Amino acid sequence: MATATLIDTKEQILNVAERLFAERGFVGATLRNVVSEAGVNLAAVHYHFGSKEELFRAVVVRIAEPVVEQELQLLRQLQEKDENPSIEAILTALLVPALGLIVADDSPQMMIRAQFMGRCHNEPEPIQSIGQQAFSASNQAFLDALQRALPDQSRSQLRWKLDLVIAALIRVVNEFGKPGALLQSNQPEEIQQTTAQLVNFLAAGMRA
Amino acid sequence: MATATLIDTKEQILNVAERLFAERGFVGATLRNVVSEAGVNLAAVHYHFGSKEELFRAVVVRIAEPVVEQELQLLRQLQEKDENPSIEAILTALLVPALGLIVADDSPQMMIRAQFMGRCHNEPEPIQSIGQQAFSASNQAFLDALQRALPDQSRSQLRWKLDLVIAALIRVVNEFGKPGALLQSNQPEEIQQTTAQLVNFLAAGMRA
DNA sequence: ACTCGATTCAAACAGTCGTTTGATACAATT
DNA sequence: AATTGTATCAAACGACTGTTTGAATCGAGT
Repeated sequence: MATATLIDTKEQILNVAERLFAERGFVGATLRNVVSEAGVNLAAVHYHFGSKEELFRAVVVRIAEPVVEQELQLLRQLQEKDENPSIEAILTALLVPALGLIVADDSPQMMIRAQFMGRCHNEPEPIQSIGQQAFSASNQAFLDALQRALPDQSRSQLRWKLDLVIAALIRVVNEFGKPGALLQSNQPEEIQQTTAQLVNFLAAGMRA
Repeated sequence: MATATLIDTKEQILNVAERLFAERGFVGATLRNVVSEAGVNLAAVHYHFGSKEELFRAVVVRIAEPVVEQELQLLRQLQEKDENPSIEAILTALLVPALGLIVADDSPQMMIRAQFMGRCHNEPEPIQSIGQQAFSASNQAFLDALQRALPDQSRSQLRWKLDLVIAALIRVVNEFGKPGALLQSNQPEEIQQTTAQLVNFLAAGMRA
């Protein structure tokens, strides 16, 4: 077959599946769409991943791993520098890695990853659980950090507030590029400005 | 057929479709699921509605109409009583009709309607547009009201803030009943308390 | 009784779905 | 050169999709 598999089949499937799941959801994206755009055979999906659901799971962990790692690293750096970091600093550490996906690379692949995360949040079960458990470590750490910064608020209160923070983040990412949206372009300075506005909005709510 | 069509076929289809679209999304809910649970014939859907997409549209307008009407009415009452209503009052008028769907009736049908609205918000195009345009009148009126209450903020800034308010509302409604969620039961007093907390959180963000 | 429009019905249409199969090609090992 | 395990391929599996058809049934008006 000479120079046929120029790039790895498995990775190519992941790349296309990521985008189609992001655009059309789990049921809306078909395996035939994936393999067609990926230029691979239909059976390759089951050979490399076993099933459609396990392909989805593989996409989730590939996206979540570096984001969660970066979130936790930023939070750790924050807590080393300052015993009691501000709410704004904590929220910034939470939002920057996800919003950074959009600007990290000039390829549109990064924006797609962010949109994919957003879709996970609203898929019916059991798809939603797959996405949530990939970010559970991050959620726990940031909940602890917010608890230390806001000791007067109850745990359950902080939990739903953090949930709304993430919901807002996902909404911003999902509306990226649409007219009237908060985030219009992937220029680094606009992303930084948007992050600041969003943190400002959410920090006020956290304190309220 | 004696007492066959005890209740109207068209309405029965709408009731079941509303729930299944809410649970599984547009592509996830099949017409055969709908007619099976509704106890009607498959062809009845196309006879009464024409197509699956037009059935979806019919569900949207049936839900949106009374909610938008109530939202606008509350806003009008507010502005008659006070020339410059507070942000908390405006947000309450926006949230109460949607959250009220949950408690309005003891039947679970009302909660389903709220979840359906949430799904619309995250469906791929062109489904999402169908839902959004049903609420466009309400969005416009509340954007104007917020502009008068916060004249120092730009129109575009208020627009994405209002979008985040609605995203938060939808998140709360969609997570209804799940462990750890903000809204656990449909007791009237808990709904009122939740509304107050949510308004508090969001009003702080609007001012920031 | 008869007709007529509205409604319901079982059955089938042409596609698409996720998944499986068995043959085929390939590189590395024996 | 023969063997082995990995990977790709076209083709088919049964089940399900939205939609259409034409006959059967209904209640109301003549």
